[in-house]
Amino acid sequence: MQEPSEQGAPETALVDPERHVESFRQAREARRSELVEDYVELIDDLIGDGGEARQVDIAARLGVAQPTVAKMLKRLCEDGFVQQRPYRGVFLTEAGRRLAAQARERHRIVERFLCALGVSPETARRDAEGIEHHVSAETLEAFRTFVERHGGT
Amino acid sequence: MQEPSEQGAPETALVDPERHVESFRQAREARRSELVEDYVELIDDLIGDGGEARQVDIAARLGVAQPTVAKMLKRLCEDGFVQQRPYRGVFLTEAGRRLAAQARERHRIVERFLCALGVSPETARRDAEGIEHHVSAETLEAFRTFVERHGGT
DNA sequence: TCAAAAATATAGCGCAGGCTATATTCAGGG
DNA sequence: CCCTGAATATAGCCTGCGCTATATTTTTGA
Repeated sequence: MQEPSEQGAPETALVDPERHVESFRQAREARRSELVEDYVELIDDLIGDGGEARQVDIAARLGVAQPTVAKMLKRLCEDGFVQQRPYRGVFLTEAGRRLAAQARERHRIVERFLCALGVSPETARRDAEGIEHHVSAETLEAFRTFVERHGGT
Repeated sequence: MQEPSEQGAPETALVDPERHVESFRQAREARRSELVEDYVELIDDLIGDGGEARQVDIAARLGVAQPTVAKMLKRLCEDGFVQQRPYRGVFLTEAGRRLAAQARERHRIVERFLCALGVSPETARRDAEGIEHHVSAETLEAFRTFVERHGGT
C-alpha cells in the first residue's frame, strides 16, 4: 500500500530539475507582477467608469485597507505607471495605460474562454482573476482561438 | 481619444464592489496556499521517485536556498502535513498525502487540458504550475470534461 | 577509524504587502 | 467663513518568504 510506485508519480517519472525550477520561477515572477497589474487595471476601470480613481474606492474593490493602497500607489508611482498629486486622485501614465490595456485584454480573454468552456459566468469571473496572471502568450493565443471558434460573444 | 468610454471598460460597466472584492480575496487566498501545495506535491513526487525527500533536492527543484526549504518544512510540520526527524529526510503525514494527491490530480488535469487545447507540452507544464492553484472545482470539472472528449491521453 | 564532505539547523537580515492608529488636508454645509 | 466629516498621508507593527553566513550533524571514503 505504501510502495513508492503507488503514492508517487506513476507515469511521470519527475521532470528534470532544471525545467522544474523554471516553472516555479515563472510562477513566482507572476506572483510578483500580479498586484501591479491588478491595481493598474482597476484604476483604469475606475477612471473609465467614474472619471477618477480614489484610494477609498480602490481599497473597497480590492478588499484591503486604505493605507495599503496608498503604499502600493507610491510604488506604482516609482515604477512609472501612475501619477499622483497629494490629496488628489491618481492617474495612469502612458505606460500605465498600456499595461492596463494589456491586462484587461488578457483578463477578458480568459474570462470569455472559461465561459465558452461551459463554466458559469460567476465562477469564470472569479477564476479569471487568478488565472490571468499565469497565462503565457502561447496559452492566451490558444484561449483566443477557442473563443473565436465557439460561441465567444 | 481619451474619453472615458474608450479607455475604460466599454461593455463591462464595472462589476459591483462586493463581487469584485470577492474575486481578489479568492486570488489572495490561493496565493497563500500555493506554496504549501507545491511543497507537498513535490515531496510526494520525490518520495515516489527516489524513496526520500531531502531538503537539498527540494531546494534544487524549487529554485530556492536550503534554509528557505527548512523554514517552510517547519511550517508544514506545524500545519500537520509533514513529519520530520532532525537531520533526516521529511515524510508526509496522512493529511499531507491527501493534499498531495489532490494537488497532483489538479495539476495533471490542468496540464493535460492545456495540451489538449493545442498548447505545446513545455508551455503547458510551465503554465500549469501557476494556473492550477486558481482553478475552482467547477472550472476543473470543465477542464476534465474537455480532456475526456478530446485527445486526453 | 576518523577526517573531510555533504546535509541539515539556526541566526539574522531584507523586502513585500497586509494591518491599526493617527495626523493632515480637502470639500461642503451651517 | 469656519467647522465638521471625508479622504489622504504617515508612522509603526506583523507575517511570509526569500537570502547569506555559520554551526552542527551525518555520511562517506581513504
